[in-house]
Amino acid sequence: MSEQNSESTYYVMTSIPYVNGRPHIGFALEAVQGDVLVRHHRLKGEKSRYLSGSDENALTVVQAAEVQGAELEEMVAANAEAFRAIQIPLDVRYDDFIRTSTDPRHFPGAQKLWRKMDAAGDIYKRHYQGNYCIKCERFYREEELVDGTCPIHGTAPEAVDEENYFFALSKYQDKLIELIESNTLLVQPEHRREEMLSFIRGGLEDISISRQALRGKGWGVPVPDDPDQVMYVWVDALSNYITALDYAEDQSDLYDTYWKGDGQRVHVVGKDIIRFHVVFWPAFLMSAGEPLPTIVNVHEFLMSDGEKMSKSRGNVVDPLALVELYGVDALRYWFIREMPRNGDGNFSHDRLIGRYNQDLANDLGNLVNRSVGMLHRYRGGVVPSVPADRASALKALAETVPARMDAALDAFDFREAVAAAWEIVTRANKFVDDEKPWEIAKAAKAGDTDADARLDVVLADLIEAIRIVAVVLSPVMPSGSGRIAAQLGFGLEDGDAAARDWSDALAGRELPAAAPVFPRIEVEE
RNA sequence: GGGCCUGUAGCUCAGCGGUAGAGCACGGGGCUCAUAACCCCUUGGUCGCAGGUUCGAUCCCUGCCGGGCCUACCA
Repeated sequence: MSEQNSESTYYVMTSIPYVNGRPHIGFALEAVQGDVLVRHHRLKGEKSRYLSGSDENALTVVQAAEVQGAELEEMVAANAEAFRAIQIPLDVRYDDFIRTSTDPRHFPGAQKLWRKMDAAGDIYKRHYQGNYCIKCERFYREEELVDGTCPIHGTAPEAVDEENYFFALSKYQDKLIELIESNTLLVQPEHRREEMLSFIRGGLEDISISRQALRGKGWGVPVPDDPDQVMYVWVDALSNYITALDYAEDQSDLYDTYWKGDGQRVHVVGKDIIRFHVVFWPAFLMSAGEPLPTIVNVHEFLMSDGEKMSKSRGNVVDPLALVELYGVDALRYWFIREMPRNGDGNFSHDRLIGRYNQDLANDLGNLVNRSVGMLHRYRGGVVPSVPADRASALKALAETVPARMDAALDAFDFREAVAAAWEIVTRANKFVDDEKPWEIAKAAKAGDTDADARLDVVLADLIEAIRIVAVVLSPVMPSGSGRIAAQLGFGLEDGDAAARDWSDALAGRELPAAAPVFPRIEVEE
């Protein structure tokens, strides 16, 4: 499975959203999933990088600016900033954020990719006419239109009659099948892999990859040597994953390290754009003779109280509002714990609150609170010094957790990863009830020296178990884990894989007074 | 219209040839270190509907119903 060492690299990329609106909860999910992955691999000591960005060259953006009566560049900049800025409230940490309309790295990189595809003989010109829906960024056949309008947007499509460039996608059908079947390009979860395979087997046709520059007032990446054409948005958008690595340069350390190395190159995308990432993008790269991504992980969508989220229904959930209401840990934990592998997730405030109160406040938070509380009551707040190699049920369990989390996250099973960590929490709470430290303390006070020694072990075990939980959960809840760490008098660090192992690192440390780490969310009836 | 996915306890989800599991919620009991938290036990399902294959199906096949994603162009 994963025998990564400190030399292997891990490059995670979110899809880059259109900038004609504000961040949606679905994108927050994606950003958090990616963040959990990078933080986890970084914790293990792998050289990791996390990229996000904004897709700014689409016609929809031009149109949105017109509708809003806004200056195009200003609107784009403002919205891009909104997406970049979600890092703060969501505890997400990008290493890089690329804007496709303004970043100097992007245009030349996208054009370099185009030239290479062209040099491979995969780009050709073709004349056609059709009905183009700007909002959908695609053409419709006559019979697909509803009363002459776009079936999705209900607006009249633009009659387009022009000559565009096409990409010889059909050439790559067999190679793509081979890549996916062999898991050289791993598509997760499994059913998405099957879906893509059957789609490709159904036959691939060449695709249009440019449009006339005039249609978008010149907005977009110009096709090399043909200023009348700009790149179809997906060619331009997908290339961001490498243009951000200075692909345009003749020599780039970033590109060599993260795209040419034998590490992982991981896309985290929604189910609506699998095809672009699993079919088009790898085909473009093969054509250009560049390495391919190694993994495409697909997440599903979020429903709101059982209904599809949509602006017209007015049930769109704002992720930042949730952070303000419930805190970032509640939201991040909910994404990871409740989002199913197959099928859409269903968001509701009640479920988020319930999950937070039960798991974070009652189970984990209370475990920390009662353990630290007893440490103060019986040992003056100082962690007892007992050998780390003592036999312990908690230790035995805790030692299995890192490997289980690694395996679960390698398979993008976030829930399973958290479940593994949670076994320590559950077991530790039971441990307290079984051991009854308050009774041991009474016996010790009565002069029982064995009891005194036993109390040291029980308390030390609890503190150590909690320390490990804080460490392994830190990729999921950086803030919450940080607060637990502070409560235990230590700091979280990247690249410290050994921190996940049972030790006596905290022995002798004096801890601050117990204070709730995850206060309950009180709901008014 | 076509392709693919999906429908399992009140809720959120696992399981996917040998007649069902977890967590939460509900009910009962225990404990007191703790954020009225924690621990134990119980209750609870004709596994969307109807056929079929099989010694045997929640798990395979067909159809239907409900939900979802896609539908790439000289169709």
